[in-house]
Amino acid sequence: MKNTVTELLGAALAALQSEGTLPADQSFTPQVGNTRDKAHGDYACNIALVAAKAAGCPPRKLAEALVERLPESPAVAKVEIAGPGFINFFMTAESAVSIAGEVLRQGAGFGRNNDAQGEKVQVEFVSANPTGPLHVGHGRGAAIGDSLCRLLEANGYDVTREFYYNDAGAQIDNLARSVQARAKGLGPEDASWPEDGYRGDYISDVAEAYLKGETVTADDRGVTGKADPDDMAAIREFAVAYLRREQDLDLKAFGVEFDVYFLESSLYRDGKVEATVERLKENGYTYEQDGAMWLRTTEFGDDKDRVMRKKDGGYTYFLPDVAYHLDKWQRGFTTVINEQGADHHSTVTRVRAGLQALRAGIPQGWPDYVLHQMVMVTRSGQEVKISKRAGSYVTVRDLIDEVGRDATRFFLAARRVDSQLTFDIDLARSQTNE
RNA sequence: GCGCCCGUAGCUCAGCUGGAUAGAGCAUCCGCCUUCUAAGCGGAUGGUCGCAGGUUCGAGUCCUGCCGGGCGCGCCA
Repeated sequence: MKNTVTELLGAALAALQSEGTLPADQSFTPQVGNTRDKAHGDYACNIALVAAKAAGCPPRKLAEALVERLPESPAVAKVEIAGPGFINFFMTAESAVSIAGEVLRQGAGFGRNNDAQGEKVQVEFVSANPTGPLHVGHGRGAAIGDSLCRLLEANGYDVTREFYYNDAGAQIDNLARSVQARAKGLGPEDASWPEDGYRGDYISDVAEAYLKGETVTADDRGVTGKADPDDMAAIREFAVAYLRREQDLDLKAFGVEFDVYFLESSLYRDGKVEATVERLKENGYTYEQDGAMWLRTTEFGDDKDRVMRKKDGGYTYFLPDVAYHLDKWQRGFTTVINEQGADHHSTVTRVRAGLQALRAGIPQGWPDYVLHQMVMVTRSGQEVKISKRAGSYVTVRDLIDEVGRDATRFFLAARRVDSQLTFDIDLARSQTNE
């Protein structure tokens, strides 16, 4: 019905433009809003106030001219001009009734449309490192990201859900060292425990499975533990596969499935990291200093230049990130939305700067980001850090087990992404009982 | 210190991208039942929109400066 009103106004505006009352070189898009007070009709439009300056006449006068030129419609019962120049629309009862029939006819399909006509969109979300179980923050990302995808699909977009696994950086070495330490019978309290090692109990589970020679299947391939606590490469491969499997199971239990699991390691394997470095060098945005290679991200709005290759020859996380996003672009996604926690907000400027430095024809603000603020969990009014396995944080699995999948998804997606969110377990439980 | 996000009713939060008298749920108060979910229904109370300026016909919404809270400022991701 709102669209009907918008169309009618559009026709009236076009008429005024052709008459010369309104300048033809400007475009006027009427905004039709719901009224709060039914005395103001069903819908109201403020276009006369907005366009009054361009028309060079008082808002009320412009409103009158517009109303005179509104085409007849069976849906509209009455049109009034009110206040400073609002145009109020009173709809006929028949038009409301016809909507009800439409809702019944279309059922769950009501509101779905093909406006986007199958335009490709990629949404990357969760993208947790395979170094531990998914926690509440990832849960919020999963709930928001999947909801966003469903909305896009309902509007006719061809959506690709993608998960990026950082399975190649320094954190993974840290994970492998932690599992190795557990495999050798060490604990976090031992003197030789790796510095910054992962302390959670799940590390012991991984080590145990590795020593037993278990086979874990993640994505499409299986990895069998070699049971040799000195083979770091084998431990590393096994640990990553193990945690990826755990995360996949958690996501399935949460009702979220991805179309593409993209591995950071594949960027190295396929030479895309090297190719990105070469291109940045050719374009003249790199320099050597203190034994490291830097990228002039300050050329693109960053507050300082960033190291892209460390003294030890390894790349910082952001370089493969740039290579990854170039790959997304080359896959033909002109719209990409990255859903992440707000604690990663500093990467936004950096990644965009790196992409600009490639000179690959990528638009400046690409890709889009949706950043959600942090999540806290409370029970009985107290902040809680329950966790059966991880020791220090609340996992997605904990929440699903305790309050149920749908309630968890609802609570994690119910708040605006810009606001911090408090997940009240008591509240979630009480509503679940209904 | 710098950057990003938040601050709306006692509590948890909406506020349609600048519109008319700022809304909802819960809590509180009043009134309904008197055998099935009172775990229900109806109504009422409740606001200097963090503070102070500014922009304009009009500001919870935009700009500036403070105050308070969160996050980030690694050759970690």
